Amino acid sequence: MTNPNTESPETPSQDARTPNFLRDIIVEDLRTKKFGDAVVQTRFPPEPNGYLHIGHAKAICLDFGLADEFGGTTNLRFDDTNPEKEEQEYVDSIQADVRWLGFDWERLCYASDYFPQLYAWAIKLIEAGKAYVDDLTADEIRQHRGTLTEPGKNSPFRDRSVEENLDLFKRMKQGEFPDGTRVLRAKIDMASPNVNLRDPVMYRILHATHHRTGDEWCIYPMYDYAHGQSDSIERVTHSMCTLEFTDHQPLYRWFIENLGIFPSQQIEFDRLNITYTLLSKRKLLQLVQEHHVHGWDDPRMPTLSAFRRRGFTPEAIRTFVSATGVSRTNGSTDIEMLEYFQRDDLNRRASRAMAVLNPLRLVIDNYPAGQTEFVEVANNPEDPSAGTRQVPFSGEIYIEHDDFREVPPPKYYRLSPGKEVRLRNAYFITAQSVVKDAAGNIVEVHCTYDPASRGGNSPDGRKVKSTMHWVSAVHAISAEIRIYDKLFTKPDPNDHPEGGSVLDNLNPNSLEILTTAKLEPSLANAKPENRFQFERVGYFCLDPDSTPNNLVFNRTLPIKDSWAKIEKKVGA
RNA sequence: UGGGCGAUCGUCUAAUGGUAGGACAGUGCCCUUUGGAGGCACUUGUCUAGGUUCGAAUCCUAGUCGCCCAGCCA
Repeated sequence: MTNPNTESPETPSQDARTPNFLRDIIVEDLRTKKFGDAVVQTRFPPEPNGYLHIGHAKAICLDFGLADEFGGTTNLRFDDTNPEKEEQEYVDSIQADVRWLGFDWERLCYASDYFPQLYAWAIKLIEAGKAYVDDLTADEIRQHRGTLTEPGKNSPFRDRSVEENLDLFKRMKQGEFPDGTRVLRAKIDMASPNVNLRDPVMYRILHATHHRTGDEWCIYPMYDYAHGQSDSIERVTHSMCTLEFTDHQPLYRWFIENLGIFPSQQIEFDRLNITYTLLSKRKLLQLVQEHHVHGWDDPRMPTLSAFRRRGFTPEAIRTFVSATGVSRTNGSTDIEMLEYFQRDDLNRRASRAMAVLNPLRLVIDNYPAGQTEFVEVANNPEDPSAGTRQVPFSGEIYIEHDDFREVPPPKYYRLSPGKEVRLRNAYFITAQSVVKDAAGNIVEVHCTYDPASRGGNSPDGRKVKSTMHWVSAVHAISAEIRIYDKLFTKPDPNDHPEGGSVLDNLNPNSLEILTTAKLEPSLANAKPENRFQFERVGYFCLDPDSTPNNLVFNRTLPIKDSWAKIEKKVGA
């Protein structure tokens, strides 16, 4: 998982974990032997109704990380209690993404494995007079539930006999009734200030085909009736979930206590929010279905499969999640923080290459016509063990259009007429003249070079202000470059006017495709998901859409550009 | 206007009654064969009002603000 080229072990300071309240709870529970001699058992319980996103990465790191830290284990459990929204495709992608992030589960579980047990427990609750079949319609149930400020009313079916409830519930299971005609409810308290306790629905009738159990069942347990018991069956000690479930905790405990089963405990923490990033599975599904993006793994998406395709690394995502911490406040982390940890990781590990995205032809007039030579270039200046490679150089090269200005603005260090600069690892050159097309656009720059400066240094100790990347024109290969920008224009994508939607905040320029790029020839050997730093430009990785004749590179992130900042200031 | 949860630099997060610290972002300088990386320095914070205490970010009271809950979704 770690780069084999990295010999130095992680520094001790990186091992020093930031304290957090979840760890405190576990330490205390272990100290007081709250679960006897049981080890820490956690679970990561996604519903297979979409792809995992970076918000899930936080839950995964917490569930797996904390258990591992205390010598416990973690199950991957699919919370598959709603066949109408769930699919095998999602089950598969979730497993792949958890593994990619760097975690492996002790047991692979499904809430659907527990349907028979859950059913048996429902019978038990009915027999104890704690559950009843209700014939009210969904609308009527809502009306009886009352409001946030007013208590609810009992259903007229609330006091059915145990025998009648048993009979009706069994017939629900046997498929005698159509969808929506009856539900099984827990008999708790219709006047509770916590609306979750106003006789919550335990089972609904759903004649739907489940991705695992097929047509075996036509009644399905609700989340509240399935989750705590599933935890209990797996003897989960610490069931971590996000804050919005806090109000469900009394119900979670009610089922466990009334069933007298293993007392798993729910602990809530805050969700991850990131600026300019949408982290709602439902809304991400909408982006996919309505083709605002090209799929769940479109590199502009916040899904783990999109981050993978874009060139992000699991290491950086884990570091980010850990740096971001966990608490019970609702905030939003600046996306710059994620980008920082990704650049930091890639800077240390990514091979360098030279690529010119927006080429300008440069002719070296005093270079021997037709000559080619090879210059030696470090594969990664941050990592000498990465070695070197030979890069072809000749008298006609491409440089970045932005690297030449006929009239240089203040503080501009790059090439301009009469100015000397360094071509990285090659020679000093001095611009002499420009060639323009009929419209007055610069199409070619003519230079002279100093043969004594081979390798990039002049024997006389002459200094230059700038070093530029380049690609030899005859040796260059072409590629399609996909430049990604933020998918949304607002720090909070949900910040839209009344009646609007996140779609109003979609960035129309989130994808730009460049077809003119010229790359050094070694890049022809790149494999999908290989990651590079194109020097002075950014981090890139080969997209799976690539073919040998049509290379496609995704820009993971641009390199930090301090010139852009200076230019802005000088221009202002 | 019921119930629950929360509030510390611009952002995220530590400090568990005893020096308000770190990271990101920002600013300046140094260094640099990537205007990358790196180094150094700097700036900015305990929601408000009371109270308890030798001492309060931390405990108490009241207020203010924010988030969540009225699916046969999870």
